[in-house]
Amino acid sequence: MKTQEKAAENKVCPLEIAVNSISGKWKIPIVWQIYEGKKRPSEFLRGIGKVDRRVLNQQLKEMEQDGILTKESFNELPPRVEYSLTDIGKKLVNVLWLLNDWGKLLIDNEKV
Amino acid sequence: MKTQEKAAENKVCPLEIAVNSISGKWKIPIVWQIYEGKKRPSEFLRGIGKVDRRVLNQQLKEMEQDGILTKESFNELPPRVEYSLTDIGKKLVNVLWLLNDWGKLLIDNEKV
DNA sequence: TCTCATAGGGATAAAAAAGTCACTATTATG
DNA sequence: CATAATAGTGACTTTTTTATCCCTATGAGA
Repeated sequence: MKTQEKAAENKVCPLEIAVNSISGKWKIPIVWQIYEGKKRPSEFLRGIGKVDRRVLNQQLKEMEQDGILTKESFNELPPRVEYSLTDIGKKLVNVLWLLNDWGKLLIDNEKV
Repeated sequence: MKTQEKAAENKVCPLEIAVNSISGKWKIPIVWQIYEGKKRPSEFLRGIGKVDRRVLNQQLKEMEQDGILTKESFNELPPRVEYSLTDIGKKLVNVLWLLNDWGKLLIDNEKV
């Protein structure tokens, strides 16, 4: 579901908006991939494990609608499309590093 | 799904672990509630919108298994149960504040 | 001509998550 | 005696999310 839609339903909680916007199954892998720079859909397909085009497109579309990614379509043949992080997307990544650090704590904790 | 299970499937990515552990529909509301201190299930039910006991229990259980919450059961009648944040849970909350700030940016951005 | 690469989507199936309802058990209170 | 409050779960339905399959279209190269 699109983040704005969820925002409209409930009262708007920024944290829920944030979490929803990164909750899709392939969104974190997408972020890892795109952090290096622009990426074409086919590159995502090769870079991420067994994602299906269809599903990848859905997640990319949501992230685009949420303002995390930008999509550029070039009128070429074969067609070319490139995604990149928006400014807000880049700021998100900074927070994700911290969340990643916390995830490490969680993992270490489970080993005990 | 329990976080450890997901961790077992894929390669272990701390960030995915982290995001999964907060992705349940009622987990963020649970965090808001419990941040004030210990909370009984009935208090969550009253404090959070229309959650069902059943679903609330599921989410609490997952968060407990993930090491975010601790559960104490008192052998009383009527029965008393209290949840509280673990140390790791408290550290999570610190990161969530930042994610909350980012969520605000996202919301402001959508208004434009 | 056939195949591959490119990007995309409709129709549908499968899986996962969330929600509903009914029941357990005990004590205090009206 | 009936009702409310406490915590919990089995069986089931609904909703949401992911996945699968097959189609569109175009140009390059074997």
